[in-house]
Amino acid sequence: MRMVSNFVEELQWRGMLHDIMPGTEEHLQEGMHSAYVGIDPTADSLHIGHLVGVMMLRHFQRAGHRPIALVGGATGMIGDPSGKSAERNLLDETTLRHNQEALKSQLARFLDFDSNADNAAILVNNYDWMKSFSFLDFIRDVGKHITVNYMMAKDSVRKRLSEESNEGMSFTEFSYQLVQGYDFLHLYRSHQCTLQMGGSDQWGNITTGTELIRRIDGGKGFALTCPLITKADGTKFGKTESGNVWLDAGRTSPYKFYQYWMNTSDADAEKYIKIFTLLGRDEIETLVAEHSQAPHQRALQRRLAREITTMVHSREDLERAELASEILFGKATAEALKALDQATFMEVFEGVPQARLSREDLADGLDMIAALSARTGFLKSNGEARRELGQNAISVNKNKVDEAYRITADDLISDRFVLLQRGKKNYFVLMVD
RNA sequence: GGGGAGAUACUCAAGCGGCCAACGAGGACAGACUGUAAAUCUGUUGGUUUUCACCUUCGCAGGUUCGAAUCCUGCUCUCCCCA
Repeated sequence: MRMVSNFVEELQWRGMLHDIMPGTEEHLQEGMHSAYVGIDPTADSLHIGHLVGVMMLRHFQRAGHRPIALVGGATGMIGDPSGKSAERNLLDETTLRHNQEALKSQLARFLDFDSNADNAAILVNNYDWMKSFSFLDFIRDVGKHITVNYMMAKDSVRKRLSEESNEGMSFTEFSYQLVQGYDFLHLYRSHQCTLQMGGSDQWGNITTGTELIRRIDGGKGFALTCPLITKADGTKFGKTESGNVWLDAGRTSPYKFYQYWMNTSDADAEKYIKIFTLLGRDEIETLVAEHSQAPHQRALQRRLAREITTMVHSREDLERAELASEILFGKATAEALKALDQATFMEVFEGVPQARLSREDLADGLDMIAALSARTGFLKSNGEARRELGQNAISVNKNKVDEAYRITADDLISDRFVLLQRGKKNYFVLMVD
């Protein structure tokens, strides 16, 4: 069987290749193989930090191979010491199963689980084969083959044992790499899985797996890692002030999701569009050229945000997010705002802090100090309200106002809302009951 | 156990009897500029107040004084040096 495309080459030009075990590329050229990526089921949704691994699996499947998503039910109960400075919280089984189901439905947007193709994706959970593994069996059948010296040499372990770490490391955490390593061996046996992929911080854990395969079964496992995703400004990828950027619409609204990508810096956008979209090389090069001609158009960011939002959510969600963005950041005027119906308005301003007013409050016109502070709590004090008004920072329904302005029933959008704004980005909604 | 230094607003850090809601720097917020960016410039950064003024705040509790972040007493905590 001829491979559709060269997987390794694909990852390489996309900047998704960090480290690769010698011989991996040749091995994959031989024909269809299986590879897996581990995902911690710590929540019932993926966040965008998981996306790199998922995209690796996706490319793998597109290249004609079989991707395996491994839900780390067992390993999630232990906690990977890599990059962690302290022990992890443990999960109970009910939560674990719930999370697994949720993750699978999200993964299905990226991977083909259902088709009859012989490279259909598979989802496995290492809890299923680890739960009945007795401690004695484990240390006899697995632990026997790996020396503590070997385990101690791993970066993840060394760091925790070094001077800087005052946390100490439990035996549980220490065993983590063995459990993860055994996963690889298990999949090697049960699914002929010969490759494990992951972030570059996983290299140590992955090689423990290949080592087990070599020592116990005399087989050959391969390893491939991608660079950890960084941001040009040094802040953590996938985080906002309000926490992780989740794929689940209930946790991170499609609008916020879209905005996260839209706000990436120029340098990062070029990197991300290669990693997180399936756009081809030529198309990306054209986009990059376009972007450098007219960076203010943000063509890269826009395309990036569109592609990912559509992939993760839907075309309709994307359209709503774009509409919302247009209203919030575009040239939208009071007229455009007032044209919104109630449902759309709520959608656009979902998550924006709000206060309720009664209709009587507006009867004689509500003065700005009351609207900003005393009656609503938008600003901390009347003094602050005065200052901001004096600085020309306050808008009502997108129009700058001064202290003399009074809000009346005429300002209501779809007879219900008034949009207050401090500066460009701080919104507050008044709801009239 | 002995000796010394210190505790000031989000952070660092001045002030050492009235001119102190408290210098300055960072941060944060806003305005101009801009690409929903970066840089830059400007303003704001305890509360009530148009202003004046008043109230609360300089580790905690008392005291001296017309008046205290500043002086005194006690307490709590931190750091350093010597045992």
